[in-house]
Amino acid sequence: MSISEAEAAVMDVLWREAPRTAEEILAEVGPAQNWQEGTVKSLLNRLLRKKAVHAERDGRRYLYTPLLTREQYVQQESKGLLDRLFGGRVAPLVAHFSEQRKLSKKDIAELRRLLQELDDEQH
Amino acid sequence: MSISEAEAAVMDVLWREAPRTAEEILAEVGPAQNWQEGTVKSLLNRLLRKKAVHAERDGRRYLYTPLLTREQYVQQESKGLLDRLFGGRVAPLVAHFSEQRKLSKKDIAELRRLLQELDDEQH
DNA sequence: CGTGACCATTTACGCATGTAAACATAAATA
DNA sequence: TATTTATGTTTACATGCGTAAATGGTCACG
Repeated sequence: MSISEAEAAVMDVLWREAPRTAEEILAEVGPAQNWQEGTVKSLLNRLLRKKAVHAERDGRRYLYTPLLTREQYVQQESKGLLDRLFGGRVAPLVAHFSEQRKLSKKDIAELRRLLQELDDEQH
Repeated sequence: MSISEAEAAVMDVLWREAPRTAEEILAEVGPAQNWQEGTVKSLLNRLLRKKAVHAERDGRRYLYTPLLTREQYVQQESKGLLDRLFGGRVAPLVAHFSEQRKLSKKDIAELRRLLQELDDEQH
């Protein structure tokens, strides 16, 4: 079971901080996405059904906590894209962005540092 | 207007070689995806409506040619993911795969070469 | 000329999604 | 206690997708 993009926007709020009430979630995601209450409630219910979040009663309301971690989600999504578009290999993906001139100075510096680290681990 | 995953599978055939007839496309994509004729025809029609392919009559049949290029598609898809999950920056994405130990020797070598190239362009 | 073969176009159908209204329920308050 | 308020649950509805069957048109052949 995978979660949709709208559902992921709700998860994002919970990944930043949890547990949260529906109201808090709405306050944080509503304006940006132009969603109203009902929309967020529906999304929360679908996430519950998919077991991506857990709800714990707290008086009249519920506190929602993520079960699916951001790491898991990012993993699924990016592996999916990588496999579909780049034969599962990372280098071609980076090459793609490079050709597209989408590598910032900062990206390049960080990549260099990353490779250095990998080198260091090596020995 | 974005094309779906099934539609992209059809495009893939056309990106490899074009123009092609529906029959040829079916022959190439059918077995792998377990699709029959009707399925491919429908997908082709949706691609036509989305102006992702062009069809040119050739006697009784049509020859299909891609209008949307693979580059454009890859661009959209990967930019989407990058923005949604990594704040639009490439380095965090690579770091993610690195943590996940999803960087092969070959990847690392290629990345190194790539950075080298960028260096060379620099001066 | 009628009929079948060959393609393409149209229609269908169940399921997910985005979006939300309607409904239910329980607590708070008049 | 009757009513309002707060919150969650159910239902809705249009659109897109995956998958394909039904229909339609046109050329070839009997």
